[in-house]
Amino acid sequence: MIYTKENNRIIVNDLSDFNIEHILECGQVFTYYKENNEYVVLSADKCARIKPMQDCCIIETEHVDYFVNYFDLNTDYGAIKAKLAQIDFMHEAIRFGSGIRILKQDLIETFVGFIISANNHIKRIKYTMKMIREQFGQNMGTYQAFPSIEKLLTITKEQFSELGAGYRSAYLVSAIKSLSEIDLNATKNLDTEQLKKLLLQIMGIGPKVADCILLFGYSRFNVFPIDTWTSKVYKDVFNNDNSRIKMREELVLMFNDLSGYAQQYLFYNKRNNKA
DNA sequence: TTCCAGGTGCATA
DNA sequence: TATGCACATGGA
Repeated sequence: MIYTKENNRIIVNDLSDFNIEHILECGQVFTYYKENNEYVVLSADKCARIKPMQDCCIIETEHVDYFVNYFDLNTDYGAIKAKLAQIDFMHEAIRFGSGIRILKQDLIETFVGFIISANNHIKRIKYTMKMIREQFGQNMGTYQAFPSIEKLLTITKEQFSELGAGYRSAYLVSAIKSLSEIDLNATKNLDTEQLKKLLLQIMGIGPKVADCILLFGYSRFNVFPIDTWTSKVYKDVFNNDNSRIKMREELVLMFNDLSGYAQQYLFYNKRNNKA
């Protein structure tokens, strides 16, 4: 990835592995919005405005280093795509989502977002996340920060319901209480298996949501979230109807430490080219 | 109107 | 351990 850092902005000079539409619209993140041709991304208490240009992409932010990490700009996605392309059924998905990068998202936001995501539409997940920020987040001037864990603890089930969280409101209240009792920094030192076991004990987190939190919040790439779309991909490719647990096992065995990347190209392609 | 959405919790066998 | 159902609610 070729990029340069300046005062209050990052310039991505090589767009072969960076497409802001692919990155944000591929279903991995719910905390952004589009304004004309530009995107605004919110992460925890930080903000960036992304301006796609003809030959480059400009990321305007007061937190340059944070967003270099957030957009994973020091990882070679060309090499990742080359390895994944050794598997036939990856070709079309890699071509379609060639500019995808896996974001390094804020942990709390990832927990909340993916608990809300269960059996839900992306559009409505985005709406509920936006409302949580607007109703309970600190005013940062031109935007609202995502609420701290202390603030989240004060939100009731009824309030989450009013923001559109539906039956997941009770999960959120319980999960946030659990998270407040855990040393989240310490969890980052656990291996993926241990961490998943811990996550599965939290209300509202099942195997799929746990995998998403591991991938997008903890940057663990040896996981393959199976949802309604990736399950369709599996059925297309292998022509059978295994349980999701079995699908997950087989795919992680196939992709190893690139599972999380593979999953994202496949998800984006399937969701946008449903046939 | 009906089915679906980045599924999970819980009861039952 | 595996299966089936209920769960809120807006989108398509």
